[in-house]
This record gives sequence, C-alpha cells and structure tokens, in this order.
Amino acid sequence: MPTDKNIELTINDGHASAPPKAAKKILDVAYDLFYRRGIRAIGVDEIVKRAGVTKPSLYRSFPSKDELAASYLRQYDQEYWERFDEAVAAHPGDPRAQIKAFLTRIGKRTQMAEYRGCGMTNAAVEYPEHGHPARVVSEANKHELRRRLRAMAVAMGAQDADTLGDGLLLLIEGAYISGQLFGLGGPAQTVARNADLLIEASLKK
Amino acid sequence: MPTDKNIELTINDGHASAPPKAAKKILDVAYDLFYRRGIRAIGVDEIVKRAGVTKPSLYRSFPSKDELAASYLRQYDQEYWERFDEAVAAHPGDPRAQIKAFLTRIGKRTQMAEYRGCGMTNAAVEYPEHGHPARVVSEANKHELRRRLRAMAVAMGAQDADTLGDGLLLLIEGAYISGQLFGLGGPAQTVARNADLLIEASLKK
DNA sequence: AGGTATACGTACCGATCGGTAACATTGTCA
DNA sequence: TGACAATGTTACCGATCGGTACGTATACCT
Repeated sequence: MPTDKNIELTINDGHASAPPKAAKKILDVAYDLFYRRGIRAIGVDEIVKRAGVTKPSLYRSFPSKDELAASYLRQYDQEYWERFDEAVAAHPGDPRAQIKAFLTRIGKRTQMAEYRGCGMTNAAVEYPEHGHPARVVSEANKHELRRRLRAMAVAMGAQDADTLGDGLLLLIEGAYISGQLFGLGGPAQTVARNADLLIEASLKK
Repeated sequence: MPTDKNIELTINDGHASAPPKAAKKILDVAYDLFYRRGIRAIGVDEIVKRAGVTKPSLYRSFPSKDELAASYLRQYDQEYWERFDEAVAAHPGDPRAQIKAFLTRIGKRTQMAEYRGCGMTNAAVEYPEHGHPARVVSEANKHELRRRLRAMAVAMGAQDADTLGDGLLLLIEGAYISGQLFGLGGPAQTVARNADLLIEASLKK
C-alpha cells in the first residue's frame, strides 16, 4: 500500500547522474541538526528518523558518522565562501568596504534568535583531536579565512598587514562565539564598528 | 596548564565538615579531562578509572555528570578571576595597562602546545541548550567578563565605552578560539597588540 | 516482458552511555 | 572499643551509541 510520500523535490536536471535521493535528505537533515544542536549531541538514529529513511541508507552514502559530519562541513564551507564572495563582489576594488559589508552581515546574523555561531568553529571545539575528519575541514576553512583577511589587509595598505588581518579574524571569531553566548544585544553586534576602528588605526599615515 | 596539585588547599578549619577526599580526586581528574578533551567526549567511567575511585563514589559527591561538569566550570571560574585580578593588581589605577597585561598573558597561553582555549567558551559551544548546568556557569562568567571590560573602557575614557568593552571581548574570545584552531604562530598571538590599537582608536581626543 | 543493477527496509549486533542497589571495608574520634 | 561516616566492591539497569548482515522492492534498459 502506497504511503503518502514527501513532496518530490528533484533539483537535478534530467541528464546529470542521478544521485541517491536519500543521501540528499540525510545531508540536509544532518546539516540542520549538527549545526543547531552540535555534532556530538546528535545520533545517527535521530538523523535517519527525521530524514524519513533508515540507517543502512545512511551508511551506503556515508562511510561513517564522522564522514557525514565532514560532508556537512564541506557544504557549510561552500556556502560560507559564497557569502564572503557576495560581500566582496558588492564593493569591487574596495577591500575596506568589502570587510565592512561582510562583518555587517555577520553582526546581523548574530542577533537572530537561536543563533548558533559558526559551524566550523563549533566543530573544531567539539573535536580537539588532530586529524579528525570534521576538524580537518574546519581547519582548512579557517586557514583560508586567515589568508584572505591578510591579503585584504595588504590591499588596504595597512602598516602591519598580517597583524591587521589577524585582528580582523579575532574579531570575527569573537563575534561567532559571543553571538551564541549572549544572544540579542550581545557584543557581537559591534563587530563591524570595532573592525572599522581597528582598520582606521592600522592604516599607513 | 590546569591543575597545580602540590598546593594544599584545605579551606576548612578543623571544625568544619571534613570534605571527602575522593571528591577532590574526581574533580581534579574531571577538570583535566573535560578541559583537554571536552565534556561530551569524556564518560564517567573514564573519570573514575583515572581517579582511582569507583562510580558510586562519584555519585555520592556529585548528583550527575552535568553537575560535575558545572563544578569543574565553577572551579575554572574561580581561577579565571584570580588571573584577571593579578593583571589588574599589577597596574593599579591604569586600566589600559591592566588590559594589556591580561591580554599579553592570554596571548602567551594560546601559543602553548596543546592549548585548548577557554573552558567556559568550549562548554557553551558543547551545550547550546539554555538552562543546562554547565552553560549556566559559562554564561555567568561571560557576562561578568563583559561587565568588567565595559567598566574598564569607561575608566580609560573611551568615546564609546560599551563599544570598546565589547570590542575587547570579541578580541579575547577570538583569541581563545583561534588559539586552539591554529596552534603556534596563529592569530591569537597578536591579541594584545590589536587590543592596544583598538583602545588607541577609541579614546577621546 | 524480463533481467539486472541499484536503492531500500527489517532486524540485529556488541559496546558504551549515565546511573543505581546492596553490601563489605576502612579510618577516625570519642 | 564502639559508632559512624566515607569509601570500596560487585553486579546490575535501561537506553542509546555507531554500525551491519541480509532479504526485498524499485527503476531502468534492452
């Protein structure tokens, strides 16, 4: 007897290699659960239950829970740089305005109810052991962030570009953490303004 | 860097109720394990094993694992403010120097091998749900930190004291996180310098 | 239609999770 | 010596953990 299935939501065009539908549902649910409540806090049983699939389906698409977590972070990484590039593209040739746009957006996100910080940062805290699949993705994301911020500090003409780039990174990470610690009205809402003050103080005179 | 176990720390005089020795051993071991590897990652079995005690002993001194975690954080909180007050006491009447001393110390700690960030911050990331015993202690610690930093920003004569205080908090939290993410040579080593730049840019002219 | 590869479900595994019951042993101080 | 509190011992609980063996349904391609 045909139970009422969920709404068909095939995004892929007809010609691409048809990926298992279950894998996408699983990853979508895992993304949401891992981000909101933490990776260690979520068991695979809850994921498959909420996704409307069964456990063997999960393990056919993902070798392990750790690798599923890494997949979640890889998708997070992709969306992260999309947001970053949007801020960059909005102000061509003006790195200071690019930073300001990116941080203003972060500041706004941190003021949303139930804000849970950066999935990358959180994963690194949850998995301190080097070499863990989730941590590897997280570390790569952060190193790339540092590289970009330092490059933008150079482009801004800072006296000490590496220090300014690192200072911006500290402010950003601080915003991610304090956003989920303080909620509305917390320190994270000042990240763009503080960054601008720091930039101003770091430019060549 | 946590436990300094040599120092005898009997607070009670001879008449007070003699505290169980097992409780101290358990808390010491839990402190070390929770801090280094995370609270969720450590089971009570490993704690009692490393402490050389048995599980019933743990549950005679602590109502639950969550409360043991909260006890760990309460001790962390105590030691945290001791370090803070040391930096303050070293520069009486000079809040800017106090901040600099505190952040220089943080910057140094972040460059130690196996640095694991702030136990408070990590606990808040591990337990996002409001009302969790561990999170309650963590949030109280962070609110107190914000209060002190803002008060010091006032004492420094900042144009916008709340913004500067919050900016310093962002830098500090960023140092805690990036310290454990990047290890040696990471952005956290610049926290004192960046804070000083931010302070300079925030003072009344 | 028929075969075949692929996706999926049922049922189960051993290990570990946090936590407890009941009782034996110890150390301390009056 | 007696009494009492603290600790140890052993065995156990139900729940959940991540992961899998194996049979069944479905889609596609001649």
